[in-house]
Amino acid sequence: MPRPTKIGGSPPAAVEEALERLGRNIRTARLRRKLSQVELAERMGVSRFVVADIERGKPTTGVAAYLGALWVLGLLGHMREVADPDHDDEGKTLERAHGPMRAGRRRALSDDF
Amino acid sequence: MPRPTKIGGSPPAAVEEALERLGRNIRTARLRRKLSQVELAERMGVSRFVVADIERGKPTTGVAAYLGALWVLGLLGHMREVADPDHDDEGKTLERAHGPMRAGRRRALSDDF
DNA sequence: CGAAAATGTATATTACAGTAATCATTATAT
DNA sequence: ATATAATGATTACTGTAATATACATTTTCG
Repeated sequence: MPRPTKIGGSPPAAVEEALERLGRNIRTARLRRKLSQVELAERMGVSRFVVADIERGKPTTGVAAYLGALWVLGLLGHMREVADPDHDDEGKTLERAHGPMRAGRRRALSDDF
Repeated sequence: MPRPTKIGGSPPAAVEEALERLGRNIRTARLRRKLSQVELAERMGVSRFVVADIERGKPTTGVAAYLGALWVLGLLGHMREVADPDHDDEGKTLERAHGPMRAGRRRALSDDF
């Protein structure tokens, strides 16, 4: 029923870390470009509070806000490689191990006993 | 006033694109690992609908959801390079052009004329 | 083909993200 | 040092993100 925002409330430590680093990086990129939070926010089309949240690595803020910041800063291209199938070596190996894919059924092995 | 969720409502085309690609990539990685949306959702601690939203590239979904998915899939490391100051060549150049940084004041140049 | 699982779609509900306004603090440049 | 801009912090308000339930559709595999 309710909506306790599970993942936003207390994300895994690794996620929290990655988020904080991303926020710091965005902040650094902004300062290098001599932009204020307000200016960046204006170009993104959001309030300055969203920018502040991003730079702090707030987990519950929408993805579009983060990517919008990267876009304004000209850094959106960095996202192309994230989870890119070609770079997913682990995944490629797994794929080879079993047949093609499609998360098809699970149990059932004809050993109904 | 209200809160028209500016960026989430109609993000720049580039952001929308990046988001859709990211969603597809996550989906591919999930299928390669033979996980259902439900299973991935369980490991992330969210409902299956959030996973569906992610794979569709929904802009207003929280970042933690996206990063949580990457984390479960073992792909969170790909985020390290995003907006990484060392890779931000444009930013490095700008930084060298003017003094250090800090988005200090704007106008004023002593040429009050 | 047909059963079972996976995924899509729709609706209702509720906690919270995003907003605005204001004040406090910090940093910059003259 | 002092004015000015940038940022941080707080409070209040409102639309909506995430949830659950239910049914439809698609896909997989025996």
